Amino acid sequence: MDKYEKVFELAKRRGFLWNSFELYGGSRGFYDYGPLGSTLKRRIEQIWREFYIIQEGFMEIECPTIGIEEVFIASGHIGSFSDPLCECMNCKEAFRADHLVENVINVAGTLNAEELTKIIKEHELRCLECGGELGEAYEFNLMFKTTIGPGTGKQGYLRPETAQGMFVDFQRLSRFYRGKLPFGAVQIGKSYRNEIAPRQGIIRLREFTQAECEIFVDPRHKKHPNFKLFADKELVLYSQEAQKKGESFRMTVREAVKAKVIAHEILGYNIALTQEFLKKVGINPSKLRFRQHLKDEMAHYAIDCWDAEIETERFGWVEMVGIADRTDYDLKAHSRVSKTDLYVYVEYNEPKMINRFAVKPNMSKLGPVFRDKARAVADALKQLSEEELSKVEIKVNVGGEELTVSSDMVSFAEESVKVNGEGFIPHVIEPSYGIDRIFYGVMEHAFDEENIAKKAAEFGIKGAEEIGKESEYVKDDRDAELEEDDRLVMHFSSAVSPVQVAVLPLLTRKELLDPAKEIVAKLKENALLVNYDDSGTIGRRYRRNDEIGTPYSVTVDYDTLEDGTVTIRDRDSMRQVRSPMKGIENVIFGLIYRGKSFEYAGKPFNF
RNA sequence: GCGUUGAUAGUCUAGCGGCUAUGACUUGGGCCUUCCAAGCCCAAAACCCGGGUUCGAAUCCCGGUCGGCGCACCA
Repeated sequence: MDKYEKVFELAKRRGFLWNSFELYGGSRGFYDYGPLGSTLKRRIEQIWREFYIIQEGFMEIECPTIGIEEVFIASGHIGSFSDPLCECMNCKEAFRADHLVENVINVAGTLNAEELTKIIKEHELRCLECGGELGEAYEFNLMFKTTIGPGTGKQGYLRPETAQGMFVDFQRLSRFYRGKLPFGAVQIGKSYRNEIAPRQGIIRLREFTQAECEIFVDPRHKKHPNFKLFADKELVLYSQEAQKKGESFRMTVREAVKAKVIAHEILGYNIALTQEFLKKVGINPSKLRFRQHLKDEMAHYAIDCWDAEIETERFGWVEMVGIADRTDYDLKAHSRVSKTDLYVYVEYNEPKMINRFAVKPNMSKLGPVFRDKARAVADALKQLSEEELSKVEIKVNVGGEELTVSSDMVSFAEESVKVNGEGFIPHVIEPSYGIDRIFYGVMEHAFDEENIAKKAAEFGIKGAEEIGKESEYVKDDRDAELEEDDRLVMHFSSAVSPVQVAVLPLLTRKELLDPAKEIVAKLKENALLVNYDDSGTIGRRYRRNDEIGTPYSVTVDYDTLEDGTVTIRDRDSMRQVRSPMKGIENVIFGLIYRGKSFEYAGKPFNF
C-alpha cells in the first residue's frame, strides 16, 4: 500500500471521503465529503475567508453555478474550452484533429471540426498508430450543457470556473467599492468540467470546489502598499530558468521581484500570501514550491503565472493554486461581447488642459434633410479632418453612399478642454485555489504511522519501556504492515481539525459519565467541536481520535471525583497533564486558539 | 476514449467448479477502580451488476460499472 492508498483507506473508513453514488455502483469524477471531511473542508475554506475577506478585504459574492451562453462566449470557454477530436475507425485511437492537420496547413488551430474533417479527407491523412482511416472530427467541449426553462429553452452551461461571476459583476463591484482601485471580490463554490477521463481520486474531479479571488488593480503601477509585510519571506521558486536546469531555488519575495523573477510586487505579495495560507492549513512547507508557467503553457494574455505545487508521494508535484496576472483580457472580452465599457475612472492629481478638435453637427438642419440617415451623417462628419470640413460642399460616405452636406450644417473648432482624469481597464490578479486538492494535500501531509513505544520514549513518557516490551519485533523499512504497537495519526493543525477535543470517561460508570457530560456541555458552549466517546477501552479511544486528528483528549477518572482534576492528552506527543475540571473549557480554548503551550496547561501526569 | 489489471463484511484477507463462504482487526451491547488498539461474555456484518456455460458458479466465459496503471486528454 502506498501512502495515497493508506490515506484513502483511512479517509473512507473514518468518514472523510466516500465515492459518490456508491449504492448504485458509483460514477467517476465525483466524491462525497463525509461528516469529518465536510467539516475539515469547511474549516479550510473558513481560514481562506479569514485571509482573503477579513485580512485582504475582498468581499465574497455568490453567483449562479449555471451560466448563460453569452458569458462563456465572452470568456472563450465556448470557443476554446473544447478540443476537436478525431478517432481512427480501425484502432479507435483518439487524436487531436488540429494536431493532425498541423503539418498540412499552418492555421489549424483556428479551424472548426467541419473544416478539419475536410482537410483530413482531402489530404488523405491516416491514423498515426495503425494507418487506418480516420473518422469525422468532432468538438468535445469540457463544459456541462443544460437547458434553462422548459421546451427548447435557453442554452446554459455549468460554470467551469467561478471567476467569470466576478468579471460579469464588475460594474456593480466597482460601484460597491466606490470606484477606487485596487478592489477585489472572491467566490468559494462548485465548478464543473466534464473531464474525458478523471483520475487520481480527488485531484481531478468533474465537480469540484474553487476558491477564487479577482483583484482589480491599476495597470500602470503594480506596487503593493503592504509589500513589506511579506518582502522578507523566503519562497522556493521554480522559475522558467530553473526548470531548464531542473532545480528550484530559495529567494525572498523582495529579491525575486527586484531580479524580475516575479513580474511585480502585487504578484509577489500574493504568492507569499498563498504560502502563508497553505502553511496555516497544514501543508508541509518543505514540500511546497512555486512553479512559473512556461511561455507556451501560459495563456497568451497573461503577463506572469505561478502555480503553488505540493509534493505528494504518488503523484509527485501537484498544482494546488494558480496565481496569474491576467491583464485586462477578461474585462475587455466581456466589454466586447456585452457592448458595454468596463473601466474605472481615475482622477488626475491635477486637471490637464487638452487641446482638441471638436466637430459639432447641427442636428436641427441635418435632420430635415437626411431624415433617418441624419445620425449616421453626423457620425461620419465627426471623423473628418479640418481640411475636408472647410470645403463648401462636404462629402461624407454613409453606408457606401456618397452624400453632400452643405457647410452651414456643421461647425468645428479647435478647443481647449479641462480633463480631470481618464478611464482605465483594470488589470486582474487572480489567485485561484483548488480546494479539493488542498484537502487531499492536507490529509496526506498530516498522515503518519508511528511506533508508539518509540514515540513514548522520545517524549519521555513514564512507563514507556513497558509499552514496547512485549514485541521484540524490529521494524524495517520494507515492512509496510501495521503492527500492534503502531498507530495511525493525522497531525492536523488544530486550526483545521474536524474534531478539536475528545471527552473520554475512563470507564462506563455513571459516576464518571456525569462529569464527562458536564465537560462536553461546557466545551460546546465555547463553540468547540467535541467528540464524546465512552465505547471500548481507553487505548482504543485514543487511537480512534489519533486517526481523525483530534488534537486534545480530556479523560475523566476516579481522581476527578476526589480532587476535581482531569487529564488532557496531547495527540502528537501523547503526553498528559492534569488540570482542574473547573475552567477546563478555557484551557482547551487557549490551547487551540491562543497558541498556549501544552506543558503549561496543567501538572505533568505521565512525563 | 484505447490498452492492461483488479473487485469477497466498515477495513484487510482466504477461496482455484460441491459454500451452510475463512480469518483478523473494526463496530455495537454488557462486565471491569484507573490511561495508550489489554481482558471476559454477547451480537451485527460480505461474494460489484447483468447475461451465459453447468446438475451445481464467489470460482469458468461475455458485457457493463467502479478502482489502479500506461497512452491520449487535463482552459
